[in-house]
Amino acid sequence: MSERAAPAHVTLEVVARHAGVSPATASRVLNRTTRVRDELRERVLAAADLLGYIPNAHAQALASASSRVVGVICHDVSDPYFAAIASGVMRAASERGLLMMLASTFRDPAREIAYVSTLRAQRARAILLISSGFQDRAWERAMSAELDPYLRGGGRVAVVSRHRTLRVDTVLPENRAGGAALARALLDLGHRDFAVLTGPRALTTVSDRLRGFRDALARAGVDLAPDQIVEGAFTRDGGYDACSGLLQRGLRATCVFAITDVMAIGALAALRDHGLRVPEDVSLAGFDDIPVVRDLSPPLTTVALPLAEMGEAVMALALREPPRRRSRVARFDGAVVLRASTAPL
Amino acid sequence: MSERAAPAHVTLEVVARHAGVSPATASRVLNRTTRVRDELRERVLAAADLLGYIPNAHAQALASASSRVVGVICHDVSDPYFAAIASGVMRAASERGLLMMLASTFRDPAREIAYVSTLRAQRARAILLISSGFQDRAWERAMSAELDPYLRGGGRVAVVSRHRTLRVDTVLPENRAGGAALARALLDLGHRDFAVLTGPRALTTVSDRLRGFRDALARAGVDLAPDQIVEGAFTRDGGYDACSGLLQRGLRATCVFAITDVMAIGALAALRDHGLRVPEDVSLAGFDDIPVVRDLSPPLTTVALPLAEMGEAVMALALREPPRRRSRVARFDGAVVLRASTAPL
DNA sequence: ACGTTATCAGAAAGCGCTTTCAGAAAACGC
DNA sequence: GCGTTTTCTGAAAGCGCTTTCTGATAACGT
Repeated sequence: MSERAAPAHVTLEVVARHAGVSPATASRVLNRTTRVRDELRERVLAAADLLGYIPNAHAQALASASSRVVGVICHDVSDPYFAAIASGVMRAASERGLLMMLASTFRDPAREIAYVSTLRAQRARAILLISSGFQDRAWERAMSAELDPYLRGGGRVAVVSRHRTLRVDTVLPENRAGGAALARALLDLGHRDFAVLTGPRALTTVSDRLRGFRDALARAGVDLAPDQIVEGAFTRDGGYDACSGLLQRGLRATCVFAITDVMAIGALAALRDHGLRVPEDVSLAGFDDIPVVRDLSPPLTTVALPLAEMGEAVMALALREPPRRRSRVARFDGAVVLRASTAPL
Repeated sequence: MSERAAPAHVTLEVVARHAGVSPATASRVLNRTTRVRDELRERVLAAADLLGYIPNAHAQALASASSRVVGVICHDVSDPYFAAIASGVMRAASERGLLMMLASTFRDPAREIAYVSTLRAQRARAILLISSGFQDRAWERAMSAELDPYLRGGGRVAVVSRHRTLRVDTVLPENRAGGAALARALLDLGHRDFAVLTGPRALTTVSDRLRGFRDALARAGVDLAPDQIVEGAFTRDGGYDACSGLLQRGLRATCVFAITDVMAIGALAALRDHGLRVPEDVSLAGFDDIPVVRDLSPPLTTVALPLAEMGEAVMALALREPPRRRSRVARFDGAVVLRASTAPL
């Protein structure tokens, strides 16, 4: 049994020797850091090509104390909201020649912190938290405990969504204003009785949207009955279940606001399953404007957020030079898009 | 201007010194590779905790010649098909304590190859190609040129979709059989006149589905008129445009098959915009069963693929021990799901 | 023609770990 | 009770690069 030795890895040194230069020179040629005599340049390039040289990114990172990867942490890649933002991040990363490490927490806040630690170990150039703003004292403390040393060590951090105490660059969808704008638009349609399907209250995304919505109603003298506010999981089925529960217990509203489009999709199904027509019997509105909702029927009224743009922004924010001491906030307005899922009363 | 020196990084050596042991011992404790006297163990752990030690993954990878990251290359994170598969991969990765590097090619085959090279440089433990099977002689040659040395060096590769000559582990959705099953189901409904919205023919995903569909029709003595087959981009808008073109030039079919659900969503919109009702005027079917299509109205008839499962499978295939010499194929059947978008003739 | 500055290349010192290798200490056998 | 095996720990050699630092040439000015 002849064991074939693993083909010796082609290292920089091998390339250098083959080209008759020192590793230092080879490195300089391959990284274009310094002028090198043309003749040597050619020889190195030819040797690298011939030998199929692939640099070892780990060695490079170790020696140069910097890496080309950015870490992105989101709740769920398969959720269209995060997918859209991640797509924007991806575009921004590839423009800069950076690689993206993507982690799904599957909505477990503890895992979010664990991933930050892992990304620190990877010496990620930046860590981007594409979250929904989990507002929990202990959690934010633990998160800060991870983030602060990382920042002090030169790491970059930016987040999407409002956090209470995290002092980092933030991409802030104007959830509160968006909720208010939506409420006004619905009031304009003549609605006075509303129901809301919320997600977990611990998320700022949820509480901000709800607050904006409720405040705008109040300003118009309209009350939101507590029993018409139902909490559900941040998923399609969460929306379905929340809406079903509401219908069971008695829906007293002419218009339902689902705190995210994803939940609205579930709500639409629940309403339909319950024999209600949208918008004839009840109007329905969502939030986010994920791509698919315009193709529902009826197309969903929602608050449009520039998700891909937000993804690019969070990357840009994290990487901007020089790193500002004060953390900055990039605000993104939501635009109410009235579609056929809402009708005048 | 007092310059505050960057806080010296906490390295293994610092931890070791603080615990009064050698770096070797500290390493052993932190990696549980060998028994270490309990007393020393405690001291090392305490020191690591106290100092907030974060290992340097690059140094680890370099020294141990192995890394904990797997690379995943797909066309577009924000496409629900890829997102669903990526989600499965993500789950499989996190179960194994691996990190996922995700790259979008934005449908550029050249970029796919470039990313493989980059992932090679990252010494990714495995490279997963979540593609649609680009069948191009030159491309496959170039891809093999990247993959073969990687495999020889101990790398693992697995792909989703059929490729003509790539000799790697494959997760194979039974596109052809699925297309055939769908055709039979539609024939059973009484349809005899079909139109097909295809994606780029260069993709095996497209050609296999089309072939299965067409063959099954032929077997039933039904012809597919060439002018009723329209090619569009692999996106919602591609489906919309293709369908619009078809309608413009005259649709002579009672049933339209869109080669993917994403395209079907666009087609549905186009049909509607053209004043046609689905399924009363024309039936519509897709392929994939991405989550949202059951919530369209009418819900879309389609061929259901276990996308997340396929994602887990492609990871499992790549990582299975020992690495088999012969490449293996994991087949996944599609199940026809009849929903309201198709009606008996 | 000679000193001076500007270019370019190589030697060598790490970057922060893992992992042999070998030695010291402890446990064992008879 | 002494050789032998077993356990545990440390020294040190790398992993494959980047990057000073230094020296050798070449280009320049006068």
